[in-house]
Amino acid sequence: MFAFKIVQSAGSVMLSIVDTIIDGISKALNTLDADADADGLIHLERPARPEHGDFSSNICLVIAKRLGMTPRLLAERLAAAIQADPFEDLVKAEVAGPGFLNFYLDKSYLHKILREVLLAGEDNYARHTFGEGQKVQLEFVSANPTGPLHVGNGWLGSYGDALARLLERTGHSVTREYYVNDTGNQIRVLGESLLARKEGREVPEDGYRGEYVGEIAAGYDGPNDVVSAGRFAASEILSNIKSTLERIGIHYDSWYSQASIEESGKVDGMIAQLKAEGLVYEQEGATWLAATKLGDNRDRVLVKANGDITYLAGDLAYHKNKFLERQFDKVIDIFGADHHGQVASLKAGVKALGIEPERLEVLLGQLVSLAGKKMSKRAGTYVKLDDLVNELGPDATRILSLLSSIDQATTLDLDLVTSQSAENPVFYIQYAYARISSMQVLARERGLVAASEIFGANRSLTDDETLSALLCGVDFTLLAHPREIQLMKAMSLLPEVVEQATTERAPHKVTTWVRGLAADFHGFYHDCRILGENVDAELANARYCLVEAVRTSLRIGLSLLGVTAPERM
RNA sequence: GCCCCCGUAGCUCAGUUGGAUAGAGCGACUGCCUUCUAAGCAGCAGGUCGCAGGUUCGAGUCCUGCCGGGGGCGCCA
Repeated sequence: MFAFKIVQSAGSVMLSIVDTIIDGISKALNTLDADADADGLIHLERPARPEHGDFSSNICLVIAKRLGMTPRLLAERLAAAIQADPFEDLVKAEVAGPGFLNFYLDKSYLHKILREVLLAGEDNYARHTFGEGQKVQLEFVSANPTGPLHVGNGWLGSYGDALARLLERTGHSVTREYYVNDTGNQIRVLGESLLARKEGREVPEDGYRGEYVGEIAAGYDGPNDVVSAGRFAASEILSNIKSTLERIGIHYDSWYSQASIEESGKVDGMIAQLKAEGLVYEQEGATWLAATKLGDNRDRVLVKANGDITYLAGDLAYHKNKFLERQFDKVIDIFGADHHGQVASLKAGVKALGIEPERLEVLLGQLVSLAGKKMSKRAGTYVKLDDLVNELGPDATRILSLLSSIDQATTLDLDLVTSQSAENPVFYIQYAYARISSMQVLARERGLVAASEIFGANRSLTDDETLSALLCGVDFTLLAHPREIQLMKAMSLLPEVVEQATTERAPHKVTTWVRGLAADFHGFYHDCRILGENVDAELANARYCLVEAVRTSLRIGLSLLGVTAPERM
């Protein structure tokens, strides 16, 4: 069901298996005097179908022409050479199709991986170090504090947080930040709307009409000016935003105020630096950035004719602060696709400030629309994230948004989603976890399975050495049922899934994987009993260990997604 | 006009950075609970992967053009 091209890192056991096979291929190439600089070209694949073996390589298809042979001929010679000097665990090497080289391994390679999962545990399995030493800032949501969050904010919120979790698991040091747009014209408009409500006047044409404005107005007794009123409202709204995000498990390390940037003089400093570079000019009373020289399709205003600074100017000062003052190695901004228009200017500005543009990564999430209707904050035609969470609960809400790629525009059918909330994929996954948990409780109570000693109520009670020794008493070779094999194969992929999901900024790959693992578990659970009276004790023992490894893997997957793992359902 | 994303089963989406016979869930139909949770398992049905060219041993995946949908090109934020 899952197959990934193995690129570089994987779990250490998987990595050494892959290395062994690749070495075997390259040795065989040498014996044929056909090395052909193929070293870097040898890739292994996990065939989608078990009939095609455990691993497969297309190397012959790639280099045959260069050697003046047909792919099949080369493959046959290679297969023969490899079988003449087989590597560890190799059962047979076979030529298939147009010239694939398929490797069938002794299933003990999977048992090694199973051991690895058990020994590494939740903290260490599928953890990588390739991000070590990298300070990454992740800015996401950053919705204007002019109204409650809508479901679209929730989508990108879950995405950003899941990506942060992936980056952390791969060794990066991550700061989650929310940029608070607590200044500018919108705050004045918000203040006007609030005062209008308070004084019983008509809310201005372009004002905010949501009910929340009235509620906030009732609690406002500050001065009668739009800025004070606006700031008051914004801070009330912001604390509401915070608690909504907390509900779905999103916690920020930092809330960065735009007003603080503007008041600190950082904007002036930034413009001065650009001026010194000769990238700024005055025209029609405004101050312009010569963005065209840096890849943008038009020049951009930094200071308006009326003396106000633009959003871009503040944002550039903010990014200068991220890179040059706070020294993040990498900054990832997650925006909705409706902000696509500002990417080129932001990149141009960052380049102008002498920052390597690759250090800034802007990810655009396609928009969430609502069964045809558009969501608009000002018109009040949008679905509040809070309402969706009320309907579905935090876990189901998060999974919904982490099901597909952010390149995919979502059309949310609220009626469908709520009427089918019991069908939400999250329960399928959590159910697998709950089944494991309750089975383990029973196993311990009945004392039916010797291995239950190995995993007490709390794994941390068992030190690694003891655990390792106990595992030696378990006969993993008994695990040979197709369901068991399938389950172990799925688990073996987690390290690669974590790596890919991280580097491709694609947390939905974790969802896809964890869903598949749950499916494999349910199938196993159905066909392979553990606590039954007629199950051999040794087999039950081995299966119990397998189940524990699945539990660990599910916990890793779910925690990366920010979804809870319930013991009971 | 230019730029970005998308088009895969009736619906919502996966699809291993070009691989072998394109997969799940929901919906339809059919089986499976005296045994660890049936929120489950199994079977069956459902596809010109938007269209047309191209690249190659091989294209849902890469290139070009077209069609359709979403978003963007402010001295708004």
